[in-house]
Amino acid sequence: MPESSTHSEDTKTRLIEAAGDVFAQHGFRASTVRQICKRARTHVGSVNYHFRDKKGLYEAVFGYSLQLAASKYPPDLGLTQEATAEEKLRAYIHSFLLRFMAEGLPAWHGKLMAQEIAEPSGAFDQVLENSIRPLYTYLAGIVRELMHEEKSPDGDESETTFLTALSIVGQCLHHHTARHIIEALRPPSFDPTRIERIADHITRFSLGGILALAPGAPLAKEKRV
Amino acid sequence: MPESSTHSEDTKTRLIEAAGDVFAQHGFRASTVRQICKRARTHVGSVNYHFRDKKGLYEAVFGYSLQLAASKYPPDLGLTQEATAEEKLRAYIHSFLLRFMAEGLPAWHGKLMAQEIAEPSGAFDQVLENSIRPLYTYLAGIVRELMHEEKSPDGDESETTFLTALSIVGQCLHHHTARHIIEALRPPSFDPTRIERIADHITRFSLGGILALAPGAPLAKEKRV
Amino acid sequence: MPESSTHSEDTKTRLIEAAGDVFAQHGFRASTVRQICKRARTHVGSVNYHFRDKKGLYEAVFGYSLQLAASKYPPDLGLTQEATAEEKLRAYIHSFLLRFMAEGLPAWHGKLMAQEIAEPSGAFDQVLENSIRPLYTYLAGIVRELMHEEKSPDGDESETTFLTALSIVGQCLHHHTARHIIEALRPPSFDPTRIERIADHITRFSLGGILALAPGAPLAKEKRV
Amino acid sequence: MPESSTHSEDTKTRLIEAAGDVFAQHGFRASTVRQICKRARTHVGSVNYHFRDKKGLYEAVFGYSLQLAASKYPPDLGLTQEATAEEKLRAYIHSFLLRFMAEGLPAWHGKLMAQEIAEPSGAFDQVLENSIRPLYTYLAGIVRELMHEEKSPDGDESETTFLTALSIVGQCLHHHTARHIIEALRPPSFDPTRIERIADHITRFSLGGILALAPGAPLAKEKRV
DNA sequence: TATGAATGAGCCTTCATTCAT
DNA sequence: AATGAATGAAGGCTCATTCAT
Repeated sequence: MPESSTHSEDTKTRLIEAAGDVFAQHGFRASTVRQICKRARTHVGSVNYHFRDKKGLYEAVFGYSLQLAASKYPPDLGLTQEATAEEKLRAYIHSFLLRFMAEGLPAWHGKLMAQEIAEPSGAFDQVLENSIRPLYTYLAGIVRELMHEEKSPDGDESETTFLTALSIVGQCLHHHTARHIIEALRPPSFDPTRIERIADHITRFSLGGILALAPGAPLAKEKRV
Repeated sequence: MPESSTHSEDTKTRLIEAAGDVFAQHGFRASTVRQICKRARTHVGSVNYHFRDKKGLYEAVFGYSLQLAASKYPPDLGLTQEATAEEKLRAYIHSFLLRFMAEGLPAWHGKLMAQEIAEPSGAFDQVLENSIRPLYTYLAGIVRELMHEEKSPDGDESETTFLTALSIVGQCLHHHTARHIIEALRPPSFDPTRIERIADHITRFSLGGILALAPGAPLAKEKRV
Repeated sequence: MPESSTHSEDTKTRLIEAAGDVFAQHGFRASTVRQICKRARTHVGSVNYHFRDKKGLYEAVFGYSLQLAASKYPPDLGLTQEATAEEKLRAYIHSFLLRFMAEGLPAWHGKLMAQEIAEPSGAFDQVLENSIRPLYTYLAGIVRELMHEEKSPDGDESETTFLTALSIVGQCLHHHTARHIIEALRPPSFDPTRIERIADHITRFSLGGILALAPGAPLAKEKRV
Repeated sequence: MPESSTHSEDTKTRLIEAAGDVFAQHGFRASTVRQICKRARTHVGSVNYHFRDKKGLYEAVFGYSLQLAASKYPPDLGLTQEATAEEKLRAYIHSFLLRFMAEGLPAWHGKLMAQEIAEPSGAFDQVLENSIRPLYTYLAGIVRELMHEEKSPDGDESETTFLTALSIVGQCLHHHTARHIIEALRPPSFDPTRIERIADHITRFSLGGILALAPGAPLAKEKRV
């Protein structure tokens, strides 16, 4: 009887969708099970039944949104193999921004990740290994390529590459983390190309930064003087 | 009865100091009145007595720490008037990092500000106008100078300048907001010059970025091709 | 549809067996329906379906285990008719101990009975009339015989006989009820003859006690002086 | 202001008294904080305030009742030093019975102890070391004396002494543990000397038992044949 | 007939706040 | 002026039971 299954899936799905919204907006701690259940039009016991507890629901939402985000916003945004490192960086930044600046369900994952970065909750390890580290490793590779840096034997990148990756990610996340402040400093102004313009800014800014830091780029240094 | 007053002031001060530590470490929501009072060696009623409620205490801590930070970490870090824009940027970044990466009491304000940016909690307006906007305006001025941008008649800066300021602040804050992740990605390694090296990195990276974005800098653009 | 019936019977049996283990170990209250159903590899609804509710399942387990125990551990342990009263007492104590100190399924009943004695839980009347009273009546007969006491016209035994029966049963049950304490006071030390040694101790101790209390036993009394 | 203190003590005391009744009757798990608070005419938060949590309240009740019981029912019931071992045993049994068969507050401790023996809760270790082991050690001494048993070098008593102590304690506790069954088997019949008669029975029964088990008592053995 | 999702009462605990003293 | 006990709403979780399919 697929209907029964469907009915069950309905509640489960409604729960995940409600939880995605609530967790993405308020984080794990500040969200309440009752709040989520109310939005999912179900009772408090259902979380226990379907996901064991609040944390189980959170992890389910995380896994679900991770899959969604990975297929919808791959770090290379569908670039071909022959793409230059610069194109890869641009795609990465654009994809990274979309992950939490887009609207609705596909943006859960980025928001959850940002929440988890700012205030780790129980799913820290899961998030680190499944979401953050892969993204970080991929970015570090791009940066190394742009820096013309050799990969060291132990697999670790130089500190400059590490700090540069943090600089790029920090710029992107700031547009989510500080969104309330940013809106207060500058009126929001609806603009369908806003994300693209931010991505373009961060890309150009970061390419300039990398150029200034790359080992074989004395000219850039001279020019600034 | 000056003694009573003194005693009262003592309690008030102890409360503020205890609350500074606790709020800076755990944020507004996760901190409890009892935890703060215990650390201040006073009773739970004192928060209500001296500050009306938890939020009142939070605001008091904020004002107190703002004064402290402003005198200890001025945005120009004591630069002379003739300093170049580049020197000003370097000092600004260094000062900004120190505000929340230093230890103890003087770093309260930066941590509280970072918390408030990530998760506004009631004192939002106070924080925005007293702490964030002045710092932002000062930074925007430096960026405009480095960009060779004219100040527009309406006092607002260009979008490029705005985004650039966000890029700089975002890089800095990331080192606080994402500190747990950063430590997990790379072992902490105690290093007394760590803040300086981060400040140097962000400064050089940002100068490179600005150079790439400055209207009259076609060369930087060419070089990337 | 015999298959369905068989399948249904299977589930019922699995439920009773799982419930026996769980109830015997944790008692009625502390056992959960889910725990039992999981162990029986069936769904939570089956308890309601087959036994109306948790209590119905409990009663079913009780009846089932009573039959089992009665045939496996008869109070006389297969003694012949000509056995002396002393032999009967020894057999009774041994049998009584085995009922809750043996392992596995046959020991359910004794454990359930002990639980029910310590904390009556709904099936009280059933337990009293079907399990406890018959055992008690049988024991009282043995004691009366050892005491050389005439059976009174109204069928009740003397208070001495009553208290003596309680003394014997109390000694036995204590080895189950207080098992955690007993283990803590003396390390467990695995020993296949342990039950036999306890039975022997209680038998000899109780025979001594009866001797001291029997109306026509002045010598025992004198000796103590 | 002692009045304020008194008021606080009032609630705390009311809470302990209410909890004593409830815990003694239903045990730790089955008792609810709400039930206790309702009886104490206070709110649910008070348990947290005065005793941290349910377990803290339980431990407080236990400690309180232990002191009470120790002074009201010492194991020797005020016997002089020259008392014979037999007198000591009689006093011990009488005292032991009073601990849980008396009415009201002083009988809490015995009932709590009996509950803890039957179903250990969190305070197991506390109960074992503070209440049970001292009583056990004292009893073992009496038994050893009656058995004319030498104290072994390692301080442990023989297995016979151990089992005998269990036999005595088991008889006593049974009158509490199985009280519902006992009442059902024989109508309660109010009798002010009931405890004394039970104590007398158990004492005489146990002395007979010890006599039968004592190493140098072949006669007792012979007589039984 | 048999399933398992749905239900909601009830549990312990936490916490900011109030208020009598 | 200052204290700390009292308060009760709200949190997450457990669980036997019900009910649509």
